Amino acid sequence: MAEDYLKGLNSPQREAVCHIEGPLLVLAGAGSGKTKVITHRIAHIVAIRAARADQILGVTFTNKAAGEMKDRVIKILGLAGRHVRLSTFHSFCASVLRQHAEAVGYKRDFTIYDEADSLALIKRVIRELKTPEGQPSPGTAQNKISHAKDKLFDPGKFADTAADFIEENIARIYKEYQAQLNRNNAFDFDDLLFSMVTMLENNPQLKEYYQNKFPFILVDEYQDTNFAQYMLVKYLSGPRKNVCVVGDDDQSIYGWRGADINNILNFEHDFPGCKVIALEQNYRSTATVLEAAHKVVSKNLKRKSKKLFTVRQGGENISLMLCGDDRDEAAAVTAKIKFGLSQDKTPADFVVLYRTNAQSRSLEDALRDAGIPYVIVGGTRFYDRKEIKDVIAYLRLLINPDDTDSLLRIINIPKRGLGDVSIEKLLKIAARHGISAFEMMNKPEEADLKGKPALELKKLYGILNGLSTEIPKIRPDEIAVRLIEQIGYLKMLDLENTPEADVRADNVRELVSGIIAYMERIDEESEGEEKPTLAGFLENVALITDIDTWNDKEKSVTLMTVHAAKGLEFDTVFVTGLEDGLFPLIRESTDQKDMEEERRLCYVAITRAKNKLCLSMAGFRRRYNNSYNTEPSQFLFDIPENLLDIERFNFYSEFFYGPTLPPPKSYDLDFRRKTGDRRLSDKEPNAPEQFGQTVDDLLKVGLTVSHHKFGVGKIIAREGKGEDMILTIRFGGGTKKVIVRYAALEVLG
DNA sequence: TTCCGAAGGTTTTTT
DNA sequence: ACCTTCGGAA
Repeated sequence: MAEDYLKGLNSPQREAVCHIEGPLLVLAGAGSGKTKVITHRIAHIVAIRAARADQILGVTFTNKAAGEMKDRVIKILGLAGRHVRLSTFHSFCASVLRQHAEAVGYKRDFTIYDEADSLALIKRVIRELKTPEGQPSPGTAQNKISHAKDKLFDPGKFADTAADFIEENIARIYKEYQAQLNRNNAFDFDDLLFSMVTMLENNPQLKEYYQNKFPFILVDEYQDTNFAQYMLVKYLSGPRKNVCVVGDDDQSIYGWRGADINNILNFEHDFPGCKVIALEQNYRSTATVLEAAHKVVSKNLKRKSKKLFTVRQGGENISLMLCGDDRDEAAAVTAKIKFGLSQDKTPADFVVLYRTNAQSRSLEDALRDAGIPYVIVGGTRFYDRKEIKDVIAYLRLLINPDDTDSLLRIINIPKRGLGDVSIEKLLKIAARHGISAFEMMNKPEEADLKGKPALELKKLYGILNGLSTEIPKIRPDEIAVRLIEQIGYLKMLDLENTPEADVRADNVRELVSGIIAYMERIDEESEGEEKPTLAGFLENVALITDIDTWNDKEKSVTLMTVHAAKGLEFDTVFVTGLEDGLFPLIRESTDQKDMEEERRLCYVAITRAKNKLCLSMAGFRRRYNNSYNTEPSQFLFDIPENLLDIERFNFYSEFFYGPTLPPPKSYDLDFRRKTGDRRLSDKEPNAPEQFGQTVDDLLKVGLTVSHHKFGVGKIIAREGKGEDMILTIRFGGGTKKVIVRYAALEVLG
């Protein structure tokens, strides 16, 4: 019975599971049973009594992955599996820091700022420091500071390495930002790792404590770790080095967030004597899909050479859908899904992937019009909505009154007649007295505030102070309900009397349901051992993402970015927007290293498919305000032609492709950078002939064409030209006049 | 001093 | 198309 879990493993998998002592690197290709190895290895360690369940730490990047692993471990080990510590890097650090907050100069009830919170603070710091106009932009500063923290550079060290004037300014911003975060008793995402690592560094006994607490460590998606995470793994694994890292260098797609692919490439060097096991049998995809994926990724120079294999020979050909514009593309995807649904597939079998969130719009419209149920993962999170952030800011203040930036967010929402001038006074005097802005609110006279502003400040202080004393006595959801009532948030929305405000009000009510759902989940998971708290809810909100709450039992088509899809699999996968400049996404700063990452991203996208892969591109794409003619993605040319079925779709636009893929162009990154060419194409818009033929050339009288509604017919007359051309077509059911612009015509010959 | 409407810059991917 | 910022009115 104890060895049951070893059955159903192939031999490298079993070898990995049974390796107990010493460092282990598992190079797990896409769909090779990576999660299985991790979960079974945990079970094995416990089963042979090498360690207790609570002595094993498994870290992942998403809560979803952590949760799934936990479920699977529990399935093998039974309830003992509950004590395995499986969490994300960030939430693991957050929970350790809560216990030792004072060791890093924080209080236990610290707030975790998300990216938007952090950006707001950086903007304020820039305003206060009066750095020269637009030097640097808040976004650049945030990015640089984040990367500095990834590399464990504190403000001092960053200042030392500042190469130019702008970086010197960023160093000043970084220093002040950090001081303000500390004063707010708040961490940003990067701080969670940074502070954790520096804490272990500065407290050898604490480091030893955690080394002994977790003699076995497993790291998932190791290719996505940054330097701080690498150091954390190193410290935690200690002299024992019972560390098992699992990853795939071909799936390293978070370089832009500081992930260092060298962590996995150099693991053998960093942990001498480590065992290396490669999992190369793929259990997910057809040979066709794997072949295409391999052809795309193997062009990269910086990778460990390997090739996945499968026993599933052949497989359905890959559809390459050449579409006129983005609407056509969305319609083509929808049509394919419709067809699949009419066969034996269900909505949950499909995923539509794209490089950028902005692309979801047209896809969404088409699916909605077709009445196909869909869910969008990512984009604007529920908790990113303005009204939700407002209420969250209030709740944070109840827990952590030092959080001045949350206070600033809501101090005049709803309108209390507190403008910039009053707020400025409050902040200034509070700083002079060395107390928080929140405390200062209770004595506005000392801040030279009188009349309505003074009254309002006192009133708000009273509400928040009153509620915070109730926190230990009242359920978290009830606190939120009372808060919303007392500040009059719903009343404010009601007065707006617009449909948007109604939606916002619903969202606020939904937030309360969210708190209740959280409470139920904690009760369930800990079986009543852990008490759900408001503070716990807020931490959860900060660290949860959309993908964490997505589940595949959903009876809907899923729309998401390629990044979000990592680790998932679907029967049918659409990879959309395969156009030069969009996927691969090319910007001014794009270099060879980034191109390799784009290639890996494409590899990740393709390998999500179990049975059917559909690739698509549009010849004409609307982006931001502009529209562009596009070139096909270079990745398309890496896929052997015999694996592709090329189809053309023109439901709306005037673009027509020839029967084959338009020929590749030269992709000279250096040239683009030198010339500052950031356009998706070097052609003028509205030049459809670049794609073979113009409408006028193509749609000659006598041609046989296919219409999505009327079927196959013959052109018997035409009037006008271009996209406005009106064709008279004799179909089986009779003669119709159609406008080219609106008709879904495919030329059959 | 605050509030409201118009202009302007802005988006790659995310824990 | 969206949110922040700026300028003028109450």
